[in-house]
Amino acid sequence: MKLKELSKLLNLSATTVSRALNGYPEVNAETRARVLAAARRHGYVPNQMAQRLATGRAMAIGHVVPLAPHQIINPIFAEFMHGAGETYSAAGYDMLLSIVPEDRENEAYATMARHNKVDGVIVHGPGRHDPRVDMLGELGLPFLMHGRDDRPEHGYSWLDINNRQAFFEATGFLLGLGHRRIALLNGIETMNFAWRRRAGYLDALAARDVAMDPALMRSGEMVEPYGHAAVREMMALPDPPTAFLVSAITVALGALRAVRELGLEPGRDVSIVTHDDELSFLSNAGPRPLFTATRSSIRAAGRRSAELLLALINEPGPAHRRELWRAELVIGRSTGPGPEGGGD
Amino acid sequence: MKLKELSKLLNLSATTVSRALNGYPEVNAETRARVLAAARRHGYVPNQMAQRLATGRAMAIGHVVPLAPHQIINPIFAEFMHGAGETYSAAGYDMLLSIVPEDRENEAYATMARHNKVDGVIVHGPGRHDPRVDMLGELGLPFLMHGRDDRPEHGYSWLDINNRQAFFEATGFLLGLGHRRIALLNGIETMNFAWRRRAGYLDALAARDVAMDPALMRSGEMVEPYGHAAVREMMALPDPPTAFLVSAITVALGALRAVRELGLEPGRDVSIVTHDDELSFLSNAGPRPLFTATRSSIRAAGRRSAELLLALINEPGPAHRRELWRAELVIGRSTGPGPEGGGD
DNA sequence: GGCACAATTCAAAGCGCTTTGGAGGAACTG
DNA sequence: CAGTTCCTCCAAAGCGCTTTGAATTGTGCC
Repeated sequence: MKLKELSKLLNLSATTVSRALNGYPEVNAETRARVLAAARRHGYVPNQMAQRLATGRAMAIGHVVPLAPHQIINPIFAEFMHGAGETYSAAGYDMLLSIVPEDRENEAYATMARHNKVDGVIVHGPGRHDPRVDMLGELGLPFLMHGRDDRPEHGYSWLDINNRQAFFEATGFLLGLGHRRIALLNGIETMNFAWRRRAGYLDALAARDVAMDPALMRSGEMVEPYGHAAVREMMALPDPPTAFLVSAITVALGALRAVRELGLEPGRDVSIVTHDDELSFLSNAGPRPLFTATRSSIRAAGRRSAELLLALINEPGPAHRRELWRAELVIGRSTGPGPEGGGD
Repeated sequence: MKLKELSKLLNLSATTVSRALNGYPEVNAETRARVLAAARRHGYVPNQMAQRLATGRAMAIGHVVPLAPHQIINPIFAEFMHGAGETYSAAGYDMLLSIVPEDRENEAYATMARHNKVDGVIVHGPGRHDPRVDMLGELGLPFLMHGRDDRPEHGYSWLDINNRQAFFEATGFLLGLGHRRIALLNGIETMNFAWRRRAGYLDALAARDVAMDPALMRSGEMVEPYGHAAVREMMALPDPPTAFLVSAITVALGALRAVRELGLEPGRDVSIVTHDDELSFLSNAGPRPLFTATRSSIRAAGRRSAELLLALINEPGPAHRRELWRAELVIGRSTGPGPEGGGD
């Protein structure tokens, strides 16, 4: 069943049927009702290829996932995609996923742009100074960055959380509890978010004149064994940390495991604060959750990022959309007073 | 730059240019060279939307990922996608990913089919008797199943490994080493692959008249904590197992961690055999790998599955393509003689 | 009654490419 | 040399939809 057949059936022109279906105002209400009813009854579904050719819009959003040979699609990313996917389906957009070797990332964006495969892309995991900003600008491909690079004013759209401030507060919270030896188990610090978190951590230490110790600072891919190994090694130091500030709940679980293995009680002998992306399979909810955490839902971020991008594409308005989310500090059972007394 | 402009530039018809570009034989070699050169020089790239409308082919393959609220996109799936993605890019196909709530899965396939969004789909995680086989048949959407259900002769295409035989052999190997209390840490047994593995395990026990013990059999999502918990609990049984047969290397790592925590030496005090999907970030390679394993690369399976599906779509030939891969039993350091002596 | 104007509807022209059905020669055949 | 055949190339007709520009009808106003 195609538009032409349907219009013949209704004794209407294809124009009118098309307009009725697409909600244009210049169609008599009664006529529209007839058209809609007939379309439903005969199971008419517009051919998307034809629509796309005629309108010039791809009705799809691209995501490029560059993967080094040993790299994995990590669950945090997957959770973001889950959220974005919800928005897309609701808006009738498709999600085009391009999984490519690291060195083909630019090519992937170029292909999407040149072939008009997508109306826009979401850019993941920005670095300190991300070259994709300029590249996508040149390609003329609308994009929204999840996170931002060091030039957030450089004229692009992004959604990010206040990583620096969140880790500043989290560190301050631990200092307030009397901790002085606070370890940082960070994400990979070439990534902007991790770098900002580190900056927040260092700022907080500096604000209280607590010396930073490189032996207590790590950067790595956010997987469970990383947390486990880091804690075991740091606890074996001559002057071990009394608190850990951790970048992801997966890592925190590894840390917790190590703490328990050492016969220590989390929240009493050692404190842990983690960032909590609210991964749906690792709930840290409830009135007194397992972990004290800086919390912000990554799935919600995915949903909202997709919305912002679609708005950017479809709605006239500001050239760039920016949204800074505030991660909330939630007090859980994994923190307690440190050696310096404290208690503010 | 569009086809028409290019053809005007060359003083040729659009027909000829199109044919030259698409490799049709009825074009003079010299003319073709001219066309190709001009296309490159002027940066001509065909509009995919127009191509798709004209040919009726979507040049895209769909993957539907149904997710329960708490479910994750697991790394094994991600690795498969990685492989499939390679094939698609090489063949000029796009990957359309539809992430939907569990109860919307059918709808997602229907939408893809009705709108001609894709030329085919890959079906993941078949159950025992998978309803998608019939549904996709009715939709007329070509598909390839990664795995198979209980009716592999039911007239569809699939790629699978010999799960049952592999676990039969692995169990036999442990029995041969003298183990009698062999635990099974399986995947979710509503899934076909897990059910087959269980069947292989039970067959092997029965073949040697070893009683099966439900207390030693688990089914669960294949994550690291599952292996850890299961081992700790089973080792606390009055008559604990001396060997573990495990469904994934992520789970095996959890198991190994638990074994070590208990002060036991893997391969001496307790044996572990795992299935190894060759996840790129958890290498179990080398002449004497960490784990004794039934090994088959899931990324290669992704690559090949995509190839088979593309062949199914594009090449005339058998109506259904089936490929059964043999997982190889690799002896590593995690297994050793059991209490009954043994040593075959 | 006649004119301006709004409300509906339509025919036709794209969107940019593929493909069908020939056409015009050159080369070959008897 | 006429009749075939092959090699190249082309004009035009789609693919199924949207959108422009215009026609038709109905309504309000003086």
